[in-house]
Amino acid sequence: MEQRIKERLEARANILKALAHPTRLFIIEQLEQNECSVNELTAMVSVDVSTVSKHLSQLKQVGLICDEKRGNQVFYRLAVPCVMNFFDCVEAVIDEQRARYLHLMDGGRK
Amino acid sequence: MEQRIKERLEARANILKALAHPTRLFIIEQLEQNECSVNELTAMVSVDVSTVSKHLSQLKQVGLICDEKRGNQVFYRLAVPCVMNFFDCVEAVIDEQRARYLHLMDGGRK
DNA sequence: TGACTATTTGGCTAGTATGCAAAATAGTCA
DNA sequence: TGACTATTTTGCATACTAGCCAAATAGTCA
Repeated sequence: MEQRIKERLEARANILKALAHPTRLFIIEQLEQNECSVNELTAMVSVDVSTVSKHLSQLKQVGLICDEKRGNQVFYRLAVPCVMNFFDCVEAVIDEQRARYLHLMDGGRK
Repeated sequence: MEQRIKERLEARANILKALAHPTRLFIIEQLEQNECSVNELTAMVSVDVSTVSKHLSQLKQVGLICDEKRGNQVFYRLAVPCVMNFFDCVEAVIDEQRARYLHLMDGGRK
């Protein structure tokens, strides 16, 4: 595999890796609605605030979200508007999986 | 976070995790062009055939690709047609990153 | 059957990711 | 300044991933 191709694929993989965690997906979905502080997000997920902070810095590092400090709080918001369109196809895969599963359950009859 | 939501996000995360590796992205791009045997794919990437086989089984496991045995070879192809549209938005994030980087290089002048 | 090719699986190591708790940092407000 | 709140960083334990090699499995063909 050529170096140039490899670098392009690594860049993509880094973004996908940042998205590939339930808590981080949840954060992205919340930020789609409103900007949120770390505290607000922590209240919604059941993990430690330090863990949430780390998830946020991962998302920020790949450029999916950005932050702004106001007072002693830090507010995060999406840096890229289209992130969620992006999931239509993920959902298509999930629907396929479900279909395959039901097919199996059904003994392949239908 | 509710159980139902959690399960949905885990399903998504699993698919993203399967995609989040340069070699697996490369495989997906190849299969977009043609179906390929394990050997053919191995010739294109510089990792052991056993590693390629494992990457393929990960992609298969989440339903992104499917396989068909013909003779003593196994041919893999995409199970879901839209996988690559899906990257327009990943590319948008990468472009943003590049813009931000150039901006920094430029001392924020432009 | 035996030799061969193609693929998958198991075992191992090294590197990476997750998450908590504690400590450090930054800001507010009396 | 001191007490307080919000956030990030560090240290650490645990668990997962990627990759190689060797072994197992499956198919072809003489």
